[in-house]
Amino acid sequence: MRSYTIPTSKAKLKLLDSVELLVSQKGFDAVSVRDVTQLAKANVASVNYHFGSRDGMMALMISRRMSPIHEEQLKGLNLLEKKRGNKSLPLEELLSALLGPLFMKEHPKSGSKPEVMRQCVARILALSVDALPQPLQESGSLVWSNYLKALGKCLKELGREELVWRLHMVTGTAIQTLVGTDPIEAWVGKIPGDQELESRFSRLLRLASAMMREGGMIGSQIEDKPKGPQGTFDF
Amino acid sequence: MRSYTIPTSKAKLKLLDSVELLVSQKGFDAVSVRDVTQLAKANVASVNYHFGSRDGMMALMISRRMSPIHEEQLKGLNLLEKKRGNKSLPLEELLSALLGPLFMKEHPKSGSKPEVMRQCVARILALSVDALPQPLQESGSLVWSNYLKALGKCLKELGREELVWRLHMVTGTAIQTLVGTDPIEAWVGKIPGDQELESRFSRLLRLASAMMREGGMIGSQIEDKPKGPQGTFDF
DNA sequence: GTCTATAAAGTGATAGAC
DNA sequence: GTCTATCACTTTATAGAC
Repeated sequence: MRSYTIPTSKAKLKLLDSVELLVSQKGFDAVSVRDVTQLAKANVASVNYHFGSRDGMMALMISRRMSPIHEEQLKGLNLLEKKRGNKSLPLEELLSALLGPLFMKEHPKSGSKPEVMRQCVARILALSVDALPQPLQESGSLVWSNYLKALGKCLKELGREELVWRLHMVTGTAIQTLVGTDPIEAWVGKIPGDQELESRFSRLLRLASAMMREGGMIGSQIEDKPKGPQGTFDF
Repeated sequence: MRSYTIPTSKAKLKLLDSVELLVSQKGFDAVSVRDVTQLAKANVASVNYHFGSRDGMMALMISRRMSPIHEEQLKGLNLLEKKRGNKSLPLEELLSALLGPLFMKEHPKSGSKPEVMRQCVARILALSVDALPQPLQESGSLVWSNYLKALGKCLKELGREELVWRLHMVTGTAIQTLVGTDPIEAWVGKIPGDQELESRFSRLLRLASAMMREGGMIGSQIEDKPKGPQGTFDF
């Protein structure tokens, strides 16, 4: 595993933590340089001085949050393969190695709170590959190909297309787990266990496993087809 | 079922279709009034003339797309309950009634293409309740409470908290289905069946059912806990 | 490295002619 | 209803003093 050692200045860190907090709350497009510098109590020029541009700042924020996750995901898979040899790995352990790193509680070079990190990771997972910094595009590609290969071995009855789709769906459940139920609290009320990270992660593992394993096969669908609205609507 | 009859002008329609297309591509925050009027070949003032403000335009666009869906979801549930009486309804039929309307192919008062509609619905589903227009907040609340009640009857072993979470996760898989695999195409290559709507919807039903039904119970989790990165990272 | 001032372009909204 | 011109403000980025 690589380990970086280039130090990062306190001012840079504070800017990155600030932009991460704001992005976690409002999304990438709704955060301005001025929002960030104001929160970080820095001057407006500091962003361009330290990162070159707004985009440079965003890219660095995304990278520092996501690249340790990719590293952990790859390391975890390697560990499993060394331990178990070339045999088919248990589905639950594969999913745990893939999804666990998304819920990191600490990050050596960041002062962001865990819940801010999670919201931010959720927003990053929802981005298109093209929107990611180049190095992340490459490590992400490795993560997908390696896990697809490993999952293919333990779910032999699924074709590659179905496998990709199911993993895509698992990503969707991971995002919802990271985001939590706050966005729908007005509809469903306060959910007691919402904050407890362990139960949220174990639920994600349960549901993701069920989806990957018990998702049925192509051809087993219901007869009912999606129906459009019957009436006439206006607004 | 209510049926609206107030006519909407051609110019308004074109603006709504334009903003929907742009939002589906770039997200709500990245679309400006000028982007919209340029695409619609209208003048900049038309948005404020027709909708009062940018927010008014967004709210109307969201409402015209989402309110027929909510109506269909409620109507579908009522139909099931009338057909089956007060008994517990089959899970697959419930999920079909809930998720089917998200995949409407046509809309009487919109020229948007189905794939644009789907991308837009996905973005709306990812919004927080507070960001929705007031009428949608109310109809959405009805959808959630009614389906939670019906699902609770056919999945009696699950508590309300677990039920809410699983439905929240199902929303995540629905979003991913609506979005499709384009955002990760650079990682997984072109997925052949991606465009065929029927197979996508039936897959969603299969996986959502598996998740709701076979998601295991609290306490059945794996021992492995999420691990943070071990090394030191920098950037 | 920090900070102010300012440039250059873009933003939502409005007044008023047609 | 349409359209131009314009206002007041915000945006990113940069130049240059300290």
